[in-house]
Amino acid sequence: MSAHPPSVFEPLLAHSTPERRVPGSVLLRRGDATDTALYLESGQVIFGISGAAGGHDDWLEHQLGQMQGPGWVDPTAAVLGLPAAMDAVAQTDVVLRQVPMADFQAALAANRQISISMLAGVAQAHREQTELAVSRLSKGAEARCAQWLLEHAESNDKGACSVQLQQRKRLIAAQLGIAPETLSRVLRHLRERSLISGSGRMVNLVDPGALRSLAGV
Amino acid sequence: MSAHPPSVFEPLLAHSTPERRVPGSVLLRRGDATDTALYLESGQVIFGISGAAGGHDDWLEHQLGQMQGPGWVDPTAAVLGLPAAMDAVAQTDVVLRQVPMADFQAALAANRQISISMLAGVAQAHREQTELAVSRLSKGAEARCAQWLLEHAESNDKGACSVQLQQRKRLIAAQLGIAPETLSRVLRHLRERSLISGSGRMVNLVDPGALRSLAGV
DNA sequence: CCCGAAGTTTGATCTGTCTCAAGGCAGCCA
DNA sequence: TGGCTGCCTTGAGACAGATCAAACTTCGGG
Repeated sequence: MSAHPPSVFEPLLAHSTPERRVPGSVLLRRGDATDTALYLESGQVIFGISGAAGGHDDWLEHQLGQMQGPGWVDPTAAVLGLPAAMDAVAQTDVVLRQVPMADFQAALAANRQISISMLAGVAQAHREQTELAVSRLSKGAEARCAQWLLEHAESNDKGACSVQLQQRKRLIAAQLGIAPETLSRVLRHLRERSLISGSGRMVNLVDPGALRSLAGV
Repeated sequence: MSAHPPSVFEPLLAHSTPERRVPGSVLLRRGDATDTALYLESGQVIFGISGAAGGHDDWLEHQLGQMQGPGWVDPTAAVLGLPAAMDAVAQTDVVLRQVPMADFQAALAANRQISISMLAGVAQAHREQTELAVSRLSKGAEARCAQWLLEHAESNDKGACSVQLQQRKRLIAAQLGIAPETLSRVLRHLRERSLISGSGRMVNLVDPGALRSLAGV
């Protein structure tokens, strides 16, 4: 998340021990008291809110963001001393470190580089969340889906774009803030209109231009 | 927004001239290039996105947040050097100041107090936006409306709670992320169930307990 | 005191998305 | 190879909220 080399935070992290977690682990639950600042050294975690049952599910009903290590997990909680704002779930293997709040706050006050890096990180996260909110408010499911495809497409040798779905569709749907069934239907519809093709976990973007205008870039 | 006395930023603001704007003025439009950092000295501004027509309307279709001076307007834009993330509209008389980006960035890098205050401000804004997103995702119109009433209620001498609606209902609806008609219907429904009473711009909270449980506090 | 413009309420209808319930498909372990 | 177990897809139906159109308030100005 932060564009800085991780070295800025190294002194702060030196005292902590790395902890490993497997995909699906719940790192944070909305409302949890914050007594340590959580640093994600590597791996990917997704944020969101889980369904009514606070069960130990490994996926979130609505996704509100995601991050890639290295970076701080929910820095607003650590900076403001508030409880966790959202649930956080590991999506890959992750390794994280916990820094006592006192150390964290002290470092923030003492070290200019640290506070500036944190500022950049939080600003970036805030910006991403805003973009997400805007896109959910102003676009329908189809538009968001088209946008997702464009953002995840990789150009082939022949100039043909395509996406390899690496996650369960259920997760992609959560990312888009729609029900899995709706995602299915949207993809079918796009396929019927020949904007995309392919089956299984492979999607070819037949008509990127049309997708782009659909997404309302 | 920032909990600090405005004095921390005074040296930065000293060179700028205060500008006044009347309610309804558009301060920022999503996508605007950021060439100055915008500081709100006093007054209230609301953030959101306007309808498809980028017209010069004085209200926003969907509200994404609000702030009260003093504080920075859309600090992520200034910190990251990105275009404005949302529209911003003055809701009251406001006075604001513009600081050249170069000065702003320099101050950020040079002055520890400033970067820490900015961090707190951005974190706070991020947190508020998260709360908003969570509440919109997990609650229906009625629940959000009940919550709004509770948050804006003032206890009377007799222990009776009531709200004096000071804004146009249209604006309240936008704040709740619903259509004005829906707000009307929700209020009627609550009145029919005797959870609230009163007419015109006055609303009495007859049964705060029921409202609270409705809001799913 | 009446008029007109803007805000609000109401009813009818529409639409997009979720939910529920089957069915189809794919991978995996015996 | 055969079944088992999840995932994915499909269809039918339900529902919240948006939209449209019209009647109804409110309120300031002549």
